[in-house]
Amino acid sequence: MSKKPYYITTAIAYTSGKPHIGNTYEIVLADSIARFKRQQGNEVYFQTGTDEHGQKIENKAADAGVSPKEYVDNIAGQIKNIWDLMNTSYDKFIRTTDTYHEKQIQKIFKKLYDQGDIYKGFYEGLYCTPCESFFTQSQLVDGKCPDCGAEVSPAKEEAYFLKLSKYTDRLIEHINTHPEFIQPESRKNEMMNNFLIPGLQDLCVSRTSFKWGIPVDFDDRHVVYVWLDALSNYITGLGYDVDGNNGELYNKFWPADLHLIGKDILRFHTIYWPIMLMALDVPLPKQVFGHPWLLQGEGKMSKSKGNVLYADELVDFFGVDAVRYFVLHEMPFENDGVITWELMVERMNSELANTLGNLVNRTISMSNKYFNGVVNNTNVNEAVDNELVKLVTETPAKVAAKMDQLKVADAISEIFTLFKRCNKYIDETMPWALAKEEEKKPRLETVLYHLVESISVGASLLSSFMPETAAKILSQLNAKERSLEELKEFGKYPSGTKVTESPEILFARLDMNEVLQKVEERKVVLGAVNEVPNVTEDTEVIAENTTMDIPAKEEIGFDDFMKMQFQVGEIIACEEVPKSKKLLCSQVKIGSQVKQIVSGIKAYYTPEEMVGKKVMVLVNLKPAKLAGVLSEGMLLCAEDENGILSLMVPEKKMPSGAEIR
RNA sequence: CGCGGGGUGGAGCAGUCUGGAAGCUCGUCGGGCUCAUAACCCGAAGGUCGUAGGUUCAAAUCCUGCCCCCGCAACCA
Repeated sequence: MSKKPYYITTAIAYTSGKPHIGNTYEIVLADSIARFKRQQGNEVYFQTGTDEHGQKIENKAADAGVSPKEYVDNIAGQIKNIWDLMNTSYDKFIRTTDTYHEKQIQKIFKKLYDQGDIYKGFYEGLYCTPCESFFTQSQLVDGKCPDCGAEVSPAKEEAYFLKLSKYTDRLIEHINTHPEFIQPESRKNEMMNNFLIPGLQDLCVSRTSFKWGIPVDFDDRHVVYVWLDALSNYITGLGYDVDGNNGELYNKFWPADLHLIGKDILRFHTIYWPIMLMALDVPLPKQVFGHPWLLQGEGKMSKSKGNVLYADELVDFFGVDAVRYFVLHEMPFENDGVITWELMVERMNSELANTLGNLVNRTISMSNKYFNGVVNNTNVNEAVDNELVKLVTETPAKVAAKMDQLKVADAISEIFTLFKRCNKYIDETMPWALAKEEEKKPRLETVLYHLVESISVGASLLSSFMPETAAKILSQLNAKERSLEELKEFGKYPSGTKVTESPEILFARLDMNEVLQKVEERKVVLGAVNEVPNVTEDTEVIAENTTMDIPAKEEIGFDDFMKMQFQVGEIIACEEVPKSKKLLCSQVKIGSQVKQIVSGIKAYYTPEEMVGKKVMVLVNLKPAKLAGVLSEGMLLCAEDENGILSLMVPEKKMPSGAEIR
């Protein structure tokens, strides 16, 4: 019987920086699905990799003073290391800078052009010549380029477009007839209502504003749009060839069974990608799952807050399998999951150490104590056993059912239900009491056999999610990992097997306070990277000692400076701007006149606090509307690395209207 | 009326599509046990299921209004 092929992919990681735990979640999730499918008897091909082109990378490389290729080589290496650290069993790691990939992309682009699905048109927008970039009206700062401050001008640029509109109806039809295509289903409606039903605009699929991309071979001023480049990895990685000389892997594994991606890029995978495939006359993937995000507890992860969690750091604290357990178990199916240090310590202690680790440990200890480690099935069964056997026997199917729905967290919970049931069984049967009476020894042997068999089943099931732990448990029990098929029947653990004499602690309990203290120390270290030495733990002191640099602006003449009129203003009234999140609207008395000024400082000052303050005001700024409210000047603030704002106030008492220069 | 997510015992969540005894993990309290990693097992307390109305024999679940929180977007002048 030939094995059923199963092709699973993750999104390829963008090589702009080190991946954090949220990115790592995806590969671990994919890995657990891939491993489970293998255990079910499928022939699995699991592909991941890196997306390495684009302007952002070109810029970052320039900042770092290296070539883009050097830059992505480094980051791709880091990403691969983390994927390996997490013990993920991918079969293929594709990089979009791989030669075969680049070559196919050029051929794909050419083919679509030749058949008229890609056509040459014009991209219109506001253009900044020094930066060679287009901006939208809303990106401009003072009507000028947000990067360099130069004038922008309306411009037209030659560009290639993909005819999305041509395929919209076919795609809608496909989505409607394949309800499983987009998962979770709520996302399907989002795609339909927001994009497909209103109609699609043709997609600009080339760029001339930067060079770090795959050149369009028949028009080398253009490089291929990164998404067209990146999405194609799913077929080029299998050896797809536009001319029909497809590789064996492609013939065997395409169409993909599952594209696993973050919910933020669902649009690309369920609209642009299917349309590209339709245009290439290639079958569509069977399912795209937009998984939720893993969030860090204290608000969103951000580097400036120093609360970004990285896989390798967590592994240092907890070990690989514990981290795999956290990310898989804390992630609900549809909503974003939250991860905090407190939560991880709690899970570590309560579930991994107490429920699982202790169960294995006490079972092996008893086998050694009572029977020198030999586990015999004497078949002295009692009624209490039935419930345990029933639950253990049913668990594999329950896990499989959850996995079919991609509910990985629920699948793991099923396995832990099994382990908890084992702990209960020990209390029900009281082996230590049986051990006291010689004639009950056969019964005691059966009880221990039941336990060892049950744990073997649980460990086998666990192998997809926590491979190292599963292997450790099985090795301590001297048992083999079983396939799903072999788990259907209770009692396959060979009677008479000897378990290890010295069970190793699987997960050591952690002290919450110790962990939190270490985390704090680490934060201080991270926060102190740019600082003068002699750091204390007092954050106030740190703030004062800290220096920060911002990008240098162009030198200006004294005349330029004198064009700006700064005065002291007194805030006489202040209120929140309705419907805005960040804005306060102040009435500012400057000499004898009163100006209305809107500022984005609601997060840092209350309207009450504002009133009465004397602040520094740029008076002759051209009035503009913010959130529909007129603003006739600007209150000046200092801003730190975390975006925290502080109003500038005169150091001595000054009258309202006093000039500042 | 910008888009979306959410408000369920002290904490974190499931349950809502397909109405029909309010569930899980942690924490707290009490008990049991001693094989084990101060672990394990049992029990209890604790919830007007955000709020106001409606439909129904029956609403956390369906309908309507309102309040609050969180992302994104926006216009941080």
